[in-house]
Amino acid sequence: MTAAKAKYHHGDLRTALLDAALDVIGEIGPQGLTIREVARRAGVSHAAPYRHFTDKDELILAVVERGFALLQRTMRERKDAAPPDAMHQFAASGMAYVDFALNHPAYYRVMFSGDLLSSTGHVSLQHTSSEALQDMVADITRCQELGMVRKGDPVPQALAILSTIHGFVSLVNDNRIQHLLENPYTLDQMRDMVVTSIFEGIGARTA
Amino acid sequence: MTAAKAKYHHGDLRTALLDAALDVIGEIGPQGLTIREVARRAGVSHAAPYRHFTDKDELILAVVERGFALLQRTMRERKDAAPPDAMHQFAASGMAYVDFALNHPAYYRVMFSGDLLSSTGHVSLQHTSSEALQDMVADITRCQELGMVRKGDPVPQALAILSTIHGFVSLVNDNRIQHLLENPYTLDQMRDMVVTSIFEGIGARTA
DNA sequence: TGTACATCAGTGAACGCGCGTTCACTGATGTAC
DNA sequence: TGTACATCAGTGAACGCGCGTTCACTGATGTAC
Repeated sequence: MTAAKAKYHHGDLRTALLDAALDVIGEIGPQGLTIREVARRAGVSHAAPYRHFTDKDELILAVVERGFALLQRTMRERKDAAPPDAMHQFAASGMAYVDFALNHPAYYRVMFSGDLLSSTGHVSLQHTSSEALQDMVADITRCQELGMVRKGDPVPQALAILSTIHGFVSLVNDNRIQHLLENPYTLDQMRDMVVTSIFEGIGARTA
Repeated sequence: MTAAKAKYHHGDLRTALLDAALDVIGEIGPQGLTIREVARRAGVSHAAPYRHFTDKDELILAVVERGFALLQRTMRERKDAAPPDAMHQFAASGMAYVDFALNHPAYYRVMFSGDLLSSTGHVSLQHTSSEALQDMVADITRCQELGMVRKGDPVPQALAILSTIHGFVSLVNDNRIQHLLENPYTLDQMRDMVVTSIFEGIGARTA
């Protein structure tokens, strides 16, 4: 991360710019993420960022990389804190992912919105996402061996989980839940119910 | 829809502009949706759209309204074509929703991206979304009475379904499925598997 | 320790661009007689 | 049916704006002696 670049004029403008970028996304949304606005928030001239990033895309990519690093760290910590059996490990991953998305909506949006970068489909991002899914498939397979998860190809199962989780956090982060109906549930309750439904389904057992 | 405004100079520029707007979103994405680009595609000067829409937001809202009308029509048709029992009616709705999103990704993006309009949260849109969810809750309740769906508050169940469906189509439409892993399934197969998992869950029955 | 110099992070003016929107216009169509 | 006129959809030049990026600069810090 070229950490020790600090203590020149500003201190650590690179980090300050990445923080400012997150602020912008959180407050005005991804379409407001401009070099000039980020520089404004960091209290420097709009040309200053070019000392740390060659162009706008590189700044955004740096934010995304930081986000994936944080996600990875969060998931590892939560897995380490959970009981070591496969089922708890898997559940911990899922919950960690959801909580990351809900606690860091700005990161989540940059990481998964896709509309931010000028060139479509940066290689580094595909690599990271692919890795996460590999882990999930491995976790599912282990749970299958223990009889906790239905037998069968784990790929479509991973896809279903990913769909539900991604859909839920997208709806919440885009504010489409609160306004829709008079909702007596807290966010944590909704999260738990949605995650539970992935495993149990909504169909009656007699069906 | 002020339909008979046609046959002046252009014919029906209003409709042509709405079509062009969809093309733009489909090809360059929502951030490329500009008055000037839309006019360019429709083959008119960039001032011409102002004869039909007071500003950019009104054009976008017109696209969104058209999208919701198409969605509503699609769902009604598919429900009419399905067997009249509650379970088939409900399944038809869900499939119709997914298919609409997959067949009209551009519409789906404008309707649910949210970042397009300058002012956040237009009233008309909240109304339409809320209505759709009301329908879903009513369908679930009917299925519960028939013993096809697990007992309990239908609202979190609707939320789980909506999350899964929205997540799946978002992942597909943002091209996050194809690149992730070597995928032997067709889109229809994935759709069926994901929708099935909503009802059956991925947990083993012994759990 | 003190001084001269090199380095380079941050500045501010400037560029070209595409945008949304306005406005006086022009020219095809609809209508009154 | 033919002509004069009103209407108004579409034009093209113009505006002000914020953007990304460049470039010669300036001034604080690190280093060599």
